Amino acid sequence: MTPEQPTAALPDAPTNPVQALLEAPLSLRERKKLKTRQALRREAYRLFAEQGYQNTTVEQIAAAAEVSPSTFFRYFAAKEDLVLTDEYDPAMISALLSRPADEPFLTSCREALTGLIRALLQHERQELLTRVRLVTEVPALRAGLDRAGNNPRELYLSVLTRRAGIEEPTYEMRVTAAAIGAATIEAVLQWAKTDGREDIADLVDHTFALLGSGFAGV
Amino acid sequence: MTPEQPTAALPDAPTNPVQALLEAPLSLRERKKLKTRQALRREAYRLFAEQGYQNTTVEQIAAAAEVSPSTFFRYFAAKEDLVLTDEYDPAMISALLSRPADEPFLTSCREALTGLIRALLQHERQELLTRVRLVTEVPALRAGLDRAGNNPRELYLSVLTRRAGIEEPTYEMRVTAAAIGAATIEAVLQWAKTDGREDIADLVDHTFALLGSGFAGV
DNA sequence: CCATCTTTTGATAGTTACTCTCATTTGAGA
DNA sequence: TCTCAAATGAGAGTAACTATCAAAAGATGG
Repeated sequence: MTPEQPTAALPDAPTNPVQALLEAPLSLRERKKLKTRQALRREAYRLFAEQGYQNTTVEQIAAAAEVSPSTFFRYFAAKEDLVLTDEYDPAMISALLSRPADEPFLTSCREALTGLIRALLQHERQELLTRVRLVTEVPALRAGLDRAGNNPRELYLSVLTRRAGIEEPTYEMRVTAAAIGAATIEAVLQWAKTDGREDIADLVDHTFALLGSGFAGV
Repeated sequence: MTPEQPTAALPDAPTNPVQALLEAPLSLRERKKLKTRQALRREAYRLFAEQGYQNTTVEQIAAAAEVSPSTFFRYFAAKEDLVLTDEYDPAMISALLSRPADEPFLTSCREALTGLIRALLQHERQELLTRVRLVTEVPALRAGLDRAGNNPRELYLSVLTRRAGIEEPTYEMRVTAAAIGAATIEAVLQWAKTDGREDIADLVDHTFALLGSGFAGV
């Protein structure tokens, strides 16, 4: 059994997933699972910082977190997932869906994105920076971004589809989701590139303005 | 030593890479290398068709092509590369660079892309279709698209940079290349999805019009 | 507190993509 | 034909996964 994302299981999760984790009343079993998951991630990041991502084996991570390698793979389907998965998708989806349905999707994305990131930065700025930096530096992680669930493309696409009240997304939706998703990734990577000094809202505004203009001037 | 792409080594490759392969005067050694490469790919695709991509091992492919597994990896750095690498990049780059430098990049891409694909379809339609279908169906391949060299993003970015006569691409260029690159992939995937029935020029036109309009109506 | 049921865990063995090294073969060029 | 460089094959090794199964530990009803 793959342990499910904690927030996804909650009936009405607050918009801030961090709070969700803290507030939720958990059974002993679930608290242990959470601790294991956190320990795995914490030790992994420590080892990554010390010796690099590639030079750190899953075996080492499991040992540091004092679980067996088997258990590691029960928590993270792949080593990549230590860095690539997060629990923010539900928040982003609800932020997007709460925008008016007739608003240009680009605008919805801009607003939802800046709002969500602002909230995250308050609590997890450093961790976020570390993660994104890892993604920029390790080719394997960059590649993993395109895997199911890790790419904003799919998130955007699901919202577009649901917002239109249809089953299968149209081709225009796929193109839109892919392009805005790719731009979103660039914005986040750029933010990490400047060590988070660049204001994320400005960055997103600038990026999406470029998209909205049809790449005017390029 | 990794064997380099045949066309890349030629001083002035014709626009059609297929012809390039046929016309080039090759030494016995290079002809053998070419034959080995072709045999590996041919046997690989045959096995993929029979038993699927995941169920086919590198060992099987090497055996079918009558080379050792060691040799396989001298020709293809990864199993993915059997499907993901091609020799069209130089042609695409030169097509892009031959467009006027002050033309909107989106237009340059549209023209270069339709031209290149049209040429390819004449000779390698079936193979192209098979390849793209594989990419759509195998998650691992889809992910590999984001790896160095396989994504149009990097190609676009290099052209943008060179065209501007600068060393490091600007952020706007990165966003543009990423977004147009993602849309390009969607277009190609869509083409394969309709089994190549949809006219590729129409598809590209339509796609890039959407991008140029700033996703009007979505 | 106990007995039972279910979930989580660890141990083990296996697969496969990929790397490294070194000896052998084979084409190139004089 | 001789010599050199490039290409190959063989073998050993690494590490990310996968599958299976028995043991441990939390949940639950009495």
